[in-house]
Amino acid sequence: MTVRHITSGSSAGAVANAHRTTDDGSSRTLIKGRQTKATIVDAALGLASQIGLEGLSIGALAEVTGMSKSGVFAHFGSREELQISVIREYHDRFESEVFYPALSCKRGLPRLQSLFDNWMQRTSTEIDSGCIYISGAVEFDDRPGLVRDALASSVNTWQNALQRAVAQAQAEKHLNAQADPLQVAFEIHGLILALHYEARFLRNPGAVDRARQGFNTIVARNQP
Amino acid sequence: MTVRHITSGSSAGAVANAHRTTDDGSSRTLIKGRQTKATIVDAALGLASQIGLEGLSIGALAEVTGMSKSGVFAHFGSREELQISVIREYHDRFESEVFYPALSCKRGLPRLQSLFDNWMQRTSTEIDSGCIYISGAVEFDDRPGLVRDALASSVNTWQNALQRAVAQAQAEKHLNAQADPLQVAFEIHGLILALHYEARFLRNPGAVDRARQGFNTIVARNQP
DNA sequence: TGCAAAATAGAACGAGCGTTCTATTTTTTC
DNA sequence: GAAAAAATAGAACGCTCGTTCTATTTTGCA
Repeated sequence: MTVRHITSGSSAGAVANAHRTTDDGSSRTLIKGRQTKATIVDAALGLASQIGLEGLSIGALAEVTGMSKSGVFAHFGSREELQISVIREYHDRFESEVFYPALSCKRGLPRLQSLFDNWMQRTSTEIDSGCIYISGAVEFDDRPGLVRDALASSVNTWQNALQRAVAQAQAEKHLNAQADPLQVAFEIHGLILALHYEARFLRNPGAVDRARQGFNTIVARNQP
Repeated sequence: MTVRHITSGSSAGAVANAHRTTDDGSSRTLIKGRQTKATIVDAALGLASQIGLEGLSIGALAEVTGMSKSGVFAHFGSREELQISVIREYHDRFESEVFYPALSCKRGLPRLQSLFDNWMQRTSTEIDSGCIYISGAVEFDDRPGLVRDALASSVNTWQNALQRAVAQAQAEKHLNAQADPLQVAFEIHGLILALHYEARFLRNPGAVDRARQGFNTIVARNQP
């Protein structure tokens, strides 16, 4: 069986884009533009992580990258499209830092444990930089549109992967078959959110240990 | 023993305010201004709940209340002071909806259960309106200043109250004495955060039930 | 090397922001 | 009811924002 991508794979096409932006998909065209765009998106992700997707401004981005506002703008055609590009980039990095490495662990509890460890590792880093899955949820929970859709889609993809890992741990008889994977995933999600909240906002040390202990308790309770 | 206020009681004085704003504290002065200010703060809390403390704009507030921008502004002297007023108002409401009612329940597990029930009740309402303790944490986790301080202070006050309730439940031998109140409070906080995230942002029904079940599990696990 | 296409710069726009200043109206006090 | 104090309005400010338009430079390909 080939490696299954956690993305739903439907990122292509989407909506016809009236505004003519720099080439985005087809790979046989000019490369300079793509390089620059990647640089911009990288800087934008750094900025958005700290001050949020809504705080992201094209002017600040131009200053950081040493370009003109219109030069930056032309790569996206709208601020909305810039934000969506940032979300896609974050999705890819999350995938390659949290999801893929866990695939090398044995299906079942080992893989679930690895997913959690990687997620914790990433969240620990984000105590300094911020997490746009968390800040974005707050910024767009009441604002319909393409940005919200992209964000929710990415989060859902990851949640499904996590729930699948729990179910697999049950199938491998590493976890009690009576447990509800949705409930377990919900509680794990809560631990990560509490960690982010208490460590990043309240600056409480020890939050990392508490999240870890919470996970251990969940696993222990659902032992077969 | 008199009722102990959950606030640390140090809200008075604070910082000398150079700008002359509408009278705030001394109660023997004009009343019209205070009424209007209360109306504005009420509207501001409604607005901030939906679009966040940072999204709060004096122009929008003036439109909602039917006043002029400068008329609204004069009551606070700065946008920052307006945001702090909103936080204070939220603190008071949270206190009177979640904390005080629970005091009528017996000390120990009944009171802890009541605190959680009231908190859940409030959070369920906030699935529609939003919670500024959650959105504010994301908006100000990297932005030092008086607003962040006021927010963190309020949240800490509430967390302390929750931890105290857990400790009391242990003292009353309703919960295992070995449990760490900080750990229990952390996990409960995670449940509320996950509820808010999944219900408000992802629009997942059933999140309320999962938070409840999570709480029941925590209580059951820590039975003496 | 030359030419078309793409990338970038620069200036300008209209709008909204918080804030300030100066009247004017309303409210309280004597 | 008059005087003082407070509340409110209205216009204007400097700033930043996303976006548009028009040149100009850079790039990739024949």
